[in-house]
Amino acid sequence: MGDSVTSRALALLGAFDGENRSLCLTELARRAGIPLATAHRLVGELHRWGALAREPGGDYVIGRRIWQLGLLAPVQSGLTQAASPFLHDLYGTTLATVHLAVRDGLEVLYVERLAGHVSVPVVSRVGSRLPMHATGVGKVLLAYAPEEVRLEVLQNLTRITAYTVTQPARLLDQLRRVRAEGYATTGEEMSLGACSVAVPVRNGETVVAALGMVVPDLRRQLPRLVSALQVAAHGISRTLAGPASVEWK
Amino acid sequence: MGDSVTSRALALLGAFDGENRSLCLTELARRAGIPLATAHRLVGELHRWGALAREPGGDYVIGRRIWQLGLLAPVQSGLTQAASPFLHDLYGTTLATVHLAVRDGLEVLYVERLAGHVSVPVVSRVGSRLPMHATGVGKVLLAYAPEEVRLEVLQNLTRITAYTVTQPARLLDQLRRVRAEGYATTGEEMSLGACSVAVPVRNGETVVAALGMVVPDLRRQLPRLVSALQVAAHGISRTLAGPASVEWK
DNA sequence: AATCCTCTTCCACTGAGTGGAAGGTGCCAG
DNA sequence: CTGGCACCTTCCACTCAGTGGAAGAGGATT
Repeated sequence: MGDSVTSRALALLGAFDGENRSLCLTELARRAGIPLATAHRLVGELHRWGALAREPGGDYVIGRRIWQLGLLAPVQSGLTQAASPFLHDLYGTTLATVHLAVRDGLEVLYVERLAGHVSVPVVSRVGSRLPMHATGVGKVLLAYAPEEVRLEVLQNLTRITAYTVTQPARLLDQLRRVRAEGYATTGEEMSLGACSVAVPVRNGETVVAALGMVVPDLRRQLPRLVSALQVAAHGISRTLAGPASVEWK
Repeated sequence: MGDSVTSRALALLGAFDGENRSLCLTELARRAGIPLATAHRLVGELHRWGALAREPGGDYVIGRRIWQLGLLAPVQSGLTQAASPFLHDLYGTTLATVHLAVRDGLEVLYVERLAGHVSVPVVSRVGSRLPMHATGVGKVLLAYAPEEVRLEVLQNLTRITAYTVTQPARLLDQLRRVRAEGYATTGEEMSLGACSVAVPVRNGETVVAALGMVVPDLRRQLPRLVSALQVAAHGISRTLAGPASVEWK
């Protein structure tokens, strides 16, 4: 089961990550734990189909076909499309780095991100995952997550900066406040010099995503940012619930 | 060779497309041409790995893992990231639908797209393909494509609207002009009521993409649009060639 | 020219993958 | 309530697709 043909082929694809976007055959085989000769054949098939492409140097990279498939994923097609114009508006009015994220298991998965030419040190990248307890969007998603998820996350509050909240009781208290006030904040809990605000995005009753923003400092403008975020979040919710999601012919 | 385990698994993934973003097992098996029992097992593996996800109804959709992989593809990671801020600027100054596209075989592949809330009838979608001879970005990419590609495309100029250029000689003449003047235009050749302008995006010497724009009419503002496009295209080129592409920590 | 690296091809062996058939579930119509 | 239909799941004996060690080709470095 850990080494059926299929799972091996998938393991080869899984060998790629943010730090390793292009790999040679040997490396690919090593990372996937597959004999070279076997990897050679499988990689060949993946390449022929378009799941992998070759770079000038001969190294393999993820192919366009996978990229195209990815665009069909629900995260992409539903949520992102609905959110896109609102994110732009939001960016236009605030010029801060703007984020859309969903919960994936016990982590935050960044689905969309809009940043200017220069910006605050931001760790996230579209498609990357971060711990929930140290990010604005994470706190929002955690606040509305099922009880069991919350408990499990509280078990393991790893420290990231000096300001990361690592006491379960304190985080729990913050989450209560998030539900009461409708937004979450962080102050240098993920990376120094970066604060964030975030609000939930709903589809009907359920919270399906979080919309957040990273700024160098938020004392001054907090109310303004929160209301901008909430306007955008409502807009997205309305689009999601809206008339069968606008279909592009 | 058309039915190794691997190619069957890939065929299952390939069963999804823009019109069929969620499919039930039976349908999936039928489309991939695989016996139900076999499809059941393969789909199970794909699902366990995260390549497929299940919707509330039980139907399958492309999973987040594939989406994440797609983000690692070179189209996405290099080009799109470099282009993103310039596309926003461009959209901000012109408020027209803006496109970034590359050539994939004999077609145009739309890589990025920025549209306002309301817009001209535009056919493209990110990840979709269109014929090269009837789109602005297509003409640009065709003008700089290898000779053999150009010849093959010229063989088959399918008519789409009444204005589509279908005479090889005439298109060839337009392509010459594209190379001379540095931009391409279309007038309702793909869909009525939509005109477009496009310019090449270079990485060093070679044209790697095209940047385009769709507007209802371009007589008036052509020079302004072309120069806005060229500014953006130069910006992208500079970023691409730039200091080892800005790495996000 | 010797060493080391990665890639490619080959082929005899064998167990992983196959798929028809049977059974389960849930829905709708008569 | 009952039969029919459409979809999903499980089973298991057969066999052919997949395996991977080994050997050879290409290319870079010393």
